[in-house]
Amino acid sequence: MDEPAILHADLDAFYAAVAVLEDPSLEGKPVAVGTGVVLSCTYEARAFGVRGGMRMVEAREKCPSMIEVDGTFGAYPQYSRKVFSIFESFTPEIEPLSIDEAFLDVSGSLHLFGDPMSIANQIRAEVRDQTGLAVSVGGSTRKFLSKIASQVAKPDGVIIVEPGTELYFLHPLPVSYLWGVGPVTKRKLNEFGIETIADIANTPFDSLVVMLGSGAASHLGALANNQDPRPISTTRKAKSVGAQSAMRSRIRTLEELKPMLLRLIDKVSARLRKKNRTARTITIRVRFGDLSSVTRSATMPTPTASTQAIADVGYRLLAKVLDEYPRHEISLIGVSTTGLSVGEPLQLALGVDDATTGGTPKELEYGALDESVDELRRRYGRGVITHGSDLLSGRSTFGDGLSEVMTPDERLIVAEDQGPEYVDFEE
DNA sequence: TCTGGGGTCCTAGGACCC
DNA sequence: TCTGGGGTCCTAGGACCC
Repeated sequence: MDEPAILHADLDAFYAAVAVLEDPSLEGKPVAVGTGVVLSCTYEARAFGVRGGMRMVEAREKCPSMIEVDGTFGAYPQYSRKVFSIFESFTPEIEPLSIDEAFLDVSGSLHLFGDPMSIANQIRAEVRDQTGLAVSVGGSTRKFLSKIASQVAKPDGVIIVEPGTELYFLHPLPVSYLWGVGPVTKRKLNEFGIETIADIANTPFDSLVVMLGSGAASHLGALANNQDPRPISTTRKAKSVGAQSAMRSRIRTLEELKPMLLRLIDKVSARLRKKNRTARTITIRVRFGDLSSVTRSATMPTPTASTQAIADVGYRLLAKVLDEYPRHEISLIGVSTTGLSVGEPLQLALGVDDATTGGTPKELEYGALDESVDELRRRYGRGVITHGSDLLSGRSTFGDGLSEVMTPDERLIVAEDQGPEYVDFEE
């Protein structure tokens, strides 16, 4: 049986590189992209000791001349799509891992484009020519090994591990290069004197089980011996959709948290509908002032993408946490939906509320959300907005997806039995 | 050493069913 | 009534990744 030829392509300092391309005056300067935390930074910033994941405050101390760029907006997705379309010109067998990296199975492309080293170099040249970005490539017959090779090849390099030489390449490396070895596992291994991947390969399996448990032991034991049978998966679908938000001011009450939770749920359910998915399990995460956190989850009998349905469950779960942990400061709340299945997207009805009374909607508009909102604006001008309604269930909603299309000077009115309630989407 | 937001995967206990 | 085995689903937490 032929061994596969697998490449791992990983863009170098992706966000920072795009920021520089979009603003050439940043060229050659220390740049960090991110808000609060460094998402990505240029190699000039790295020279000062700045690293991804570092707090902005700390990065600023290390490199006072550093230029900070917001990572929320920008041309990042366009660059990513362009790069992936170059990948696709070499093979259809692509497994995206994130916005800036992917596995490519080029086994079927060898007769067209040459050996893996040649393909890697062609990809690197085309990405460079067409986007200006540097991409590092690792290659081998195993996914995990190709990923390690691309890490070692960085920046702007390529390493192909030839069949038969895998263990010579792999074994001298520190254990932290293995997928699944983070700070905790690294510390555990180091405590037993295990520093390199060779040390793992030379440790009896039973001993690994004692150190790490059976799951992690068999995983890492296999990788250390170059065993990784996982094929490229081109059809992976998201298994969860979530959103979270950290807070600076320490909040404690359900009333204060309600608008935030609503906005998060609105965002999540809108994304579910966009992907044409529904979710069965809702998980609420609350992080406290001391950074400890808890989760509470509930599974519904039938899956949904309705803001209202998810909000009903979300409120209950959040109230439960606040009940269990009274008077705790809260520094973050998050919503995650799992148990996803393919579902019909909800249709929306939007209407204009009377600006002052918040009475029942005067008119209803059906159809795509953006067009409806635009139509309402044309007719009634900006200002107080709309009211959402879920046509499938016939229930009033909290404004499915509205936060995405509303401007800051518009307010959402949520009509409840007792009367209108004003929800402010501004911070 | 805890500062963001989006994810995946694993473990372990309890409820429940046969 | 309790004891046994096997399986699935749900919940909560944790490690890890980008």
